[in-house]
Amino acid sequence: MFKKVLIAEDLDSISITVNETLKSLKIKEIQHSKYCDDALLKVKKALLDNNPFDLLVTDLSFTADHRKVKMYTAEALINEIRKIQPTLKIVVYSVEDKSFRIKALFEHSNIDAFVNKGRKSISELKTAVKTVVVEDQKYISPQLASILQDKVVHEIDNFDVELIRQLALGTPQEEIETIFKQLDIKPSSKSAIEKRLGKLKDYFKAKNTVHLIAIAKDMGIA
Amino acid sequence: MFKKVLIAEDLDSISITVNETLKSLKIKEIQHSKYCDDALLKVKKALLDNNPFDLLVTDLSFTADHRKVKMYTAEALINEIRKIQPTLKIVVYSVEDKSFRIKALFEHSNIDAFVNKGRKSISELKTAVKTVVVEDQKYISPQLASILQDKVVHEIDNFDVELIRQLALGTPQEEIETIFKQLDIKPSSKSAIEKRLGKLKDYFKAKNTVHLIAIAKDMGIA
DNA sequence: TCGTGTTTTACGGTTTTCCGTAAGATATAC
DNA sequence: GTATATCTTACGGAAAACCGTAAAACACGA
Repeated sequence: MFKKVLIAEDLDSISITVNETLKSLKIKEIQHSKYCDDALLKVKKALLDNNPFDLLVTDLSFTADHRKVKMYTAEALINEIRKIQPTLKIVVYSVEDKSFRIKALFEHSNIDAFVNKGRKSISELKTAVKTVVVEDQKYISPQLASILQDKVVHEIDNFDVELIRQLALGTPQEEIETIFKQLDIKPSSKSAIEKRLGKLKDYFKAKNTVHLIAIAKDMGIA
Repeated sequence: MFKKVLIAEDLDSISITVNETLKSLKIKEIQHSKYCDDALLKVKKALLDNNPFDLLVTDLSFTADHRKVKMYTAEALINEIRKIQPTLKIVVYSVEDKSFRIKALFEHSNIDAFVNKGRKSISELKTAVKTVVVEDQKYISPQLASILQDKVVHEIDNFDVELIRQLALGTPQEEIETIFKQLDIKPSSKSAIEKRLGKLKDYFKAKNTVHLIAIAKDMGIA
């Protein structure tokens, strides 16, 4: 099995169990970080020491506390890691079940497995690690497998996300036009924004813009 | 210390650790439920057997899965429990940090302690149990203590919550008027709704209604 | 019962959003 | 190079939301 594994998880009540689980898989060296920033440092250090990690098991969201840190999400952490160790195997272990975010993890962050924290997730976590390591394949919790084929997610692009983000920030549509022109996001006309907004409301079956943003928040888009 | 404790927690990776923690406090009998509905049944059964629980340690949100259940939140569970065993000591152990929800737990559900799942929450959980049991006092995680004095929360009432809820559902303001009349929520006029909405936007420094609902979603109100 | 202050409702004008139509621009195929 | 399809922008009227003012209803003490 793997030699060296890093756990990135802020909740003590979970990291203890994950640690025990990995031990049971006969992994020799297990390190642990409660902060993304720490985790990145450890990955860097291990590389410099010519003794890199073989696997990262990470939570998705990290709570803020008194300590000042740069990164609060696994997405940010993984982006940094991919710059210095692109081949590191990564298993995300999270309660997140929003298709949009998970989909993006596989497609943009190139993770190897996603395990949904749940009622029987420990055994899933074991399976995931084995699948990634022994079989060198991807893994996703069975109850989430369907979301990878989720149509809606496919049809939402960066423009839509940025539009939803601006609306959630309270930017009036008129201002969004000028902001988009500044950011070179095209199309940018008021009319195009209205049109795209209409389509989004169709997709999500939203009665109006307020409803749309409520739905988007629930899906983890904004 | 306590004799009989019930743990209600759906995540296996957490319930294992909570179980170990309670064991270390020399609690004799520990039972465990992964669903709210189960937890309520166990409390009922224990009462009928004349051997009631002394303490409930519960998560706040329970994920949905294939099983059909009536209750998905600790609020619902606690409301039911309070009907049959009003004096049961209750410790809520959750990642939730939204002032609105926590405030309501103490004020309406009469919980005894709230422990925020975090980087050092296991020791907090021990302290909470001791405080509740030995000292017969309330406990809240120190980092959350301030929120109980949170001004905003005080000034949000049921009317506001229902209004925000309706808006998030996409109900146009005109329809909200008729809905409120049907539900006997006063005031109900379009004008009153507009006025209250304006005040909410002031409180939350929202630029418009869309922004307001985005903020409310983040705070866990809608 | 009356008066005073507060809450609720009614109304009207302005702004923003919504939605359809059409003109203009860009890309693609032939 | 021209035709065709698609994308982008422009415009205008209708609906909804926004905001201030004033009248009406209600609450409560004198």
